[in-house]
Amino acid sequence: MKKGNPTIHEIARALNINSSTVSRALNDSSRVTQKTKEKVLAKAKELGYQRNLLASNLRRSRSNTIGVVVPRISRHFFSSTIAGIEEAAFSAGFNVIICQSLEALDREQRIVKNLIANRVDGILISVSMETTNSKHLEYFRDNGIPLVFFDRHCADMPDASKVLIDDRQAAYDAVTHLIGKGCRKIAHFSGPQELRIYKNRLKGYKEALRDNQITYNPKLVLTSKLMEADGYASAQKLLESSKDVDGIFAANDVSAIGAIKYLKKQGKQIPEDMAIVGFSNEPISEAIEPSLTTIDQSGFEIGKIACDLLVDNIRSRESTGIHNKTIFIDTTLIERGSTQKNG
Amino acid sequence: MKKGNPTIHEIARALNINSSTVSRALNDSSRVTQKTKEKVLAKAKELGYQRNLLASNLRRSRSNTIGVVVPRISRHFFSSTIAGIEEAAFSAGFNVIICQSLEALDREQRIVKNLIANRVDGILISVSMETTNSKHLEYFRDNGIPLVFFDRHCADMPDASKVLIDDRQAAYDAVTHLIGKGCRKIAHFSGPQELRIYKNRLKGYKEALRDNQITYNPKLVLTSKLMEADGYASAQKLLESSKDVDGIFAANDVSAIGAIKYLKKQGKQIPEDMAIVGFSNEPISEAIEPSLTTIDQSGFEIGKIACDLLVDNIRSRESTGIHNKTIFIDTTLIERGSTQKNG
DNA sequence: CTGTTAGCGCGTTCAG
DNA sequence: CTGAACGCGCTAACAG
Repeated sequence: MKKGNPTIHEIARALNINSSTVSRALNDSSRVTQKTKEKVLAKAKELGYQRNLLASNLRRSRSNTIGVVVPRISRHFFSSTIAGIEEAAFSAGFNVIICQSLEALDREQRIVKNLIANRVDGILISVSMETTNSKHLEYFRDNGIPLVFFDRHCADMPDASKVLIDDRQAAYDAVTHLIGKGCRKIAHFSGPQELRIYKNRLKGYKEALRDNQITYNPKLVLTSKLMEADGYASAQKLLESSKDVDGIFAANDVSAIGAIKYLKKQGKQIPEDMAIVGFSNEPISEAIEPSLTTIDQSGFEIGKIACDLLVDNIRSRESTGIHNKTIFIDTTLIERGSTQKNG
Repeated sequence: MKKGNPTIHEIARALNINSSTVSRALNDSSRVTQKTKEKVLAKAKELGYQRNLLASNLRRSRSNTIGVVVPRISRHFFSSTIAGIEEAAFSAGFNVIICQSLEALDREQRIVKNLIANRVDGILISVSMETTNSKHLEYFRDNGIPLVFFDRHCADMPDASKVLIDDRQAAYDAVTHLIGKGCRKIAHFSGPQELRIYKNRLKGYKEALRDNQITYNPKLVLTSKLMEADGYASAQKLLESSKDVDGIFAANDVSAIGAIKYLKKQGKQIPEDMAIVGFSNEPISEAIEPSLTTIDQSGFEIGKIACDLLVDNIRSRESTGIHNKTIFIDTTLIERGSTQKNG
């Protein structure tokens, strides 16, 4: 058993033809006879030839790879996004390098550097909570390498391609829903305002209040990193200071779950005296269903669409150039417990 | 702005030195003066030099990349495993290519082929439900490329490296736990017997029964693909035919959840007249907590350990050679609802 | 339709 | 300590 893999030269020598012909045959070029193709393919199989993409990529100076950067792989939203990306990339013939920033800017920077060194053909990114500027992403714009933001994007790259949900609208709908259920004192758990998505969700919250003649009270807006513990603490803080809060609009799912856990511990009947709405990514547990209405966003779909867009950009790069655009994904307001109420 | 990236030659020319020196400086070789190193590094930064890993990898004929194959990224167990792998790989300086087989053998074969073409330095794999033989993995053994199975492995590669949980023991513990709670008629939801893990879980089930003088009844073993719908259907089938089943040991979490959903729909008080134990990967919802005791396996830890082992194998490949071994990860029996009972 | 030539960008000899 | 030269495996360009 030889160590090194056989190369196109070895199969060329065995067939007494030139290695270029072998290369062309292997790539199913139209400029090779069917006959030689068959001979080459047969010999390749016989020798156990395995194409070396490293060499191929170097020569063509493309890596055939898409870089993906997410804050945390294990979060349900991102793992389903990745599933969608994988799906789209695989059928387009691209490999995918997945990296997680763990919400840290310095790590995100290192990752981006590594992706550049790997000469990725394009990059899909959902930025970390610490990412307030896009300096480390300039390279891609400067070198004409396609980049698509999804979900979390940078405010200072307005002209980049983005696949987003309409946060303002979704928040508006959520809060309107709460108001429709009779809530008047609605709190909002908000995230870092440097991130566009949280800013827009706050905006939608305010607009819904305004359109329903409810005075905006800044004290009802609690900003945090939106971890479960934050939601728990926020709910605690809220209920201890002013007891007349009757609704919560949480800017993500886990903080909403934190709030519910606190309320449950206090023995509150959540459906009765408190309505909660959150942006949902996680599969919401059934215990929470009766009280938590969610604005759902399909991670899989976002990933698939973002990757398709990126692949489009990669392919059109050489011909028509990159056309950046923003795609908005629909969200669905799911009122849980409604089936339970009926059943 | 130039199109192509600057190469070591350009920075060599700018400094009037040879490109080899630049290469060495960039790689922090001991055979270069500190002074030249500094000059090179400064010039590199100035020109915006970005090392081309494609070329580097081709030359060194290694890709610096680990291939990971899982059945489905969006499943919680695998996404946490991947998080662990990512973590370990990142700190060891490896990239990771993640691929999902979607439980299909033909897709798994294509993936493996692609990984080989990409000249991965090693591979981590949890095989699909359809994978009953390891023909497509022979290449790695034949070419001395490290391979580590985790969780789901191939029976016909006994000498490969593996990171597993002790399925037999865990199943034994789970069933013993049910018996301790007073169950005598315990059903088992089992998976494809071609997969070692399900075979071993069945084995543990049988042994626990035997050691407690309970006669094994094959009719209580329902084999399926263990989806949620399967669990639902199995529970239904079970309860409709023989009403005296008082315990279920499900070989995974989602099938257990399916069973619980069915029972709930029937208005059964699960904690009272039915005990359920399942292998847990998903974050189990609180609604289920009171009734579902789980055998928990930490995906993150399994991933991290598997990747560490693989990196070890990759590194020792050139020196001492690969030493295959199997590592068993501990599982934890978590009895949910116990806190609830106390509180 | 096929062969020849010349690199892609880097790392690694071997000299000096 | 540094320079010159070669080659990793493949493919683009140009011949024929």
